[in-house]
Amino acid sequence: MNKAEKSQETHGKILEAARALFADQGYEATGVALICQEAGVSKGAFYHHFPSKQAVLMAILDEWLVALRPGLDLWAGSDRPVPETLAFAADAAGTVFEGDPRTRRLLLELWSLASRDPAVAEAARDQFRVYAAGLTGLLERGSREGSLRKLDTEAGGRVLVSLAVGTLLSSLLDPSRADWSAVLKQGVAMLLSGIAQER
Amino acid sequence: MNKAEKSQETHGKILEAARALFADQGYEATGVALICQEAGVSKGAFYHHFPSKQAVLMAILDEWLVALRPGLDLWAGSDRPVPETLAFAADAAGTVFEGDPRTRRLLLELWSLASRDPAVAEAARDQFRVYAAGLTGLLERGSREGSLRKLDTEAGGRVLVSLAVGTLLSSLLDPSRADWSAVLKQGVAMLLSGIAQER
DNA sequence: GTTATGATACCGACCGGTCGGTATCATAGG
DNA sequence: CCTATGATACCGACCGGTCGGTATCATAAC
Repeated sequence: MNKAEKSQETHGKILEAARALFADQGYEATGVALICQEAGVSKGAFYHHFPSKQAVLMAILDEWLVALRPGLDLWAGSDRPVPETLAFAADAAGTVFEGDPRTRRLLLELWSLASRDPAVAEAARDQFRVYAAGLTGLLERGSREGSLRKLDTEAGGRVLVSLAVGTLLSSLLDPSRADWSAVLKQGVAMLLSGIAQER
Repeated sequence: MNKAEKSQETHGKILEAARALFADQGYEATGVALICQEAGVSKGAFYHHFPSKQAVLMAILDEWLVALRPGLDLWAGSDRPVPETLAFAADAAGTVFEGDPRTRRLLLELWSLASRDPAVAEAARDQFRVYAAGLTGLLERGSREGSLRKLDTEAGGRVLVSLAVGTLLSSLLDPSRADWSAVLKQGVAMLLSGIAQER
């Protein structure tokens, strides 16, 4: 094996181990020593490849951000009627709640870190904005095409993102209480049709 | 000063110092030693009054939960039309976004802790349920009185809470980007009237 | 009224352990 | 030979929590 290849493999092993451990125990609770042990790598190697523990976290975040785009394009680029697309997106997002809760917990811890650390905040913000922008675009299309009322699409995008992350948060704090993926779907449905009785 | 009074004052000073420091630096980042120093109290006194650092956090939470009820009764007990009450509640909740961001950050860290620690989770869950139950009750009244359509009021309460906490989360991660209190108001308004164009 | 007694409140040095990070050296690939 | 890579020993700071001891005060016996 080439020396460069070996190096890259070490790099990857660290990332992989960190991903698993962060998800399992959280970022703060996971020590660098444990990451090294799990990756089968020395501490020296760790600090050769990453300047700090936080740098590893940021690298993982970047991967997420990249991995996130295609799934987003799926419904942002859809040409079905917007209300239908929104319902579909809510459905797709709902599957997150059936996935690994460890990832969701890490996400939550990440947001908590972000509220104190500007560097992490920037990364987290990017994710939010990507989603909000995608949804705003969708709302604009609906507004143009007449399938949606005239509305503040900027705010609308943010409302949708907030609803989604709020539901995610709720699902973490009260996992057994309700079917949160259904709650999200309900929320979008209510948002579409309105809950007030017309007079 | 009485001995009992003195004791209670010490108790209070610890709580007060912890509140401020937790808000400032976060729970994990705040050491017991610092709390004691800021409270002008010895470490012995600290552990005389509280069995652990976490116990202090829980005490603070309990205070919040108690302080929260009256504000909730304000709109839960209102006899105005439900849509109007909801809009009012959104307005009232919006003031949170203009308040001290440190408290909101602590709230976020708390939720993060809750997702890993069952004891903290229980306390956080209680707060969520209080709100969700209050809103569900409100939706039921609206449904009964005819100001709202027939809807799943349980899910509706959760949707509203999720929207609120999601907006709060967004406001922490992207403070300068938007007027988040307006976003929340918009969200409730959209929920009431619906965003889909009727055919 | 005074003193003995026991409980409560409090003090602060100290503990074992963990942390992220660094300095130093070995070695193998180029 | 020499540099990229990685292994090991180690650092100082800090952590939550403990513990032996003391000061203070309410109560009750005398």
